[in-house]
Amino acid sequence: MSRDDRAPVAGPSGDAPPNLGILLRAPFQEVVRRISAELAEAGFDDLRPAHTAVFQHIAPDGSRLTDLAERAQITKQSMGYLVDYLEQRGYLERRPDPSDRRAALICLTDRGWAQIHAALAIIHTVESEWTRALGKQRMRQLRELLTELGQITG
Amino acid sequence: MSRDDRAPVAGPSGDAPPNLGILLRAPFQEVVRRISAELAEAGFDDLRPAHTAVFQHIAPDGSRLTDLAERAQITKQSMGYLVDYLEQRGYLERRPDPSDRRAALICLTDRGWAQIHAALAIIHTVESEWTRALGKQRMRQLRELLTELGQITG
DNA sequence: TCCATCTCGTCAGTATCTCTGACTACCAGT
DNA sequence: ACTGGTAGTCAGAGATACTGACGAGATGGA
Repeated sequence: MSRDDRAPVAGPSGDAPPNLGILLRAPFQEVVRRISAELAEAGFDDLRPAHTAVFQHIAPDGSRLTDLAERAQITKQSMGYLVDYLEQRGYLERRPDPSDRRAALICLTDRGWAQIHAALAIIHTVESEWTRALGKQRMRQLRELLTELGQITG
Repeated sequence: MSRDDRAPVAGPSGDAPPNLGILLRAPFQEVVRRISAELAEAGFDDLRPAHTAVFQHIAPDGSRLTDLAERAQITKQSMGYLVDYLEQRGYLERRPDPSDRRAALICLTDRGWAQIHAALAIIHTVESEWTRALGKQRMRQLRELLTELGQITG
C-alpha cells in the first residue's frame, strides 16, 4: 500500500524541447483543475482533491473499505479518513454487509451520484473543447495513442 | 498561490471507454513513478516528490525563493520549507544576492546538478522505451499532439 | 466443537506538504 | 526621511498520507 500522484517531473529551468513528463502533465492537470473548479461552482464545494480517489473506485452497488483502499493504492486507514468525511457530508453511506458482519458496504447516496454525473459532464465538456481546437481526426489519434501507451505501461 | 497535482480524475468504477483524464493520468504517473524509483536506486533516496518542484524551476545560475515559489505555484513559505530540506542535504546552497541584501540566490550544488542529470536520463530512457513500443512515427505524433494541447490549455 | 489464524475496520500517533497571518529587514520613489 | 512595497522567516494550523496495534468476526482444520 502506497501512492504517488503528485510531483512535477524534473528538468532545470530553461529546457528547449520539453520532455514527455512535462508534456503529459500540462493537459492532465488542466483536467484536474477544471473538474475541481467547476464542481465547486456546481455546489460541490466541500470536496477536496483526495476525495476523487473514492468516487473513482467505488462500485455502483457499493464497495468495501479494504477494496477501495487497494484500488486507490492507499492504506485502508487513509481511505477510512476520506470515507468518514464524505459520509458526514452526505455523499456516501455505510450499510452493514449481509455476508460479513465485520465489513460495511460503502454506497453512493443520491448526492454522491449527482457528484459523479457532474464530474463526468465536466470531463466531457473539456474533451469537446479540445476536439474543437484539435480537430476530430487528431483528437481520435491522441486518444488512440494514449490508450496504447496505457497498455504498454500496464 | 496554490497548487494541485494529485487527484485521480472521476468516474465510477466500471466505465467502458476511459475518459481523457484517466488516459492522460496513466502515462504521466508512470513517468513520475519511474523517476522516483530510479532516482532512489541511483543514491538520491532522500528526495521526496515535492522536491521536484524545486529542481524543475531553479535557474542554472540560481533563483530567488520568491521566484521559485511563483513558478511552482506554491507559497514562498512552502518553497522555503522544501529549500531548507534540500540545502541541509547538500543539493542546494543559499548565496547572498549582490544586488539586494534582503534576498538570497538559491543555487544548485554539484550534487544538485547530478540529481538533475540523473532525472533527465531516466526520462530519456522512458521515452526511448515508449518509442520502441509505439514506433518512431507515432511517438512523434504523440509529442506533437501533446505540445499543441499544452498550447491550447495555456 | 474448539482453536489457530486470517481479515475487516478502527484507534493512536507521526510525517509530509501545504496554507494563512504576522513580522523584520531592506529597497525605492517622493 | 517618510511611505509603501518586496524578500524572506516564524508560528500555527489543516489535509493527507503513513505505521503499528488492536478488537471483533470469519474460517478451516484437528
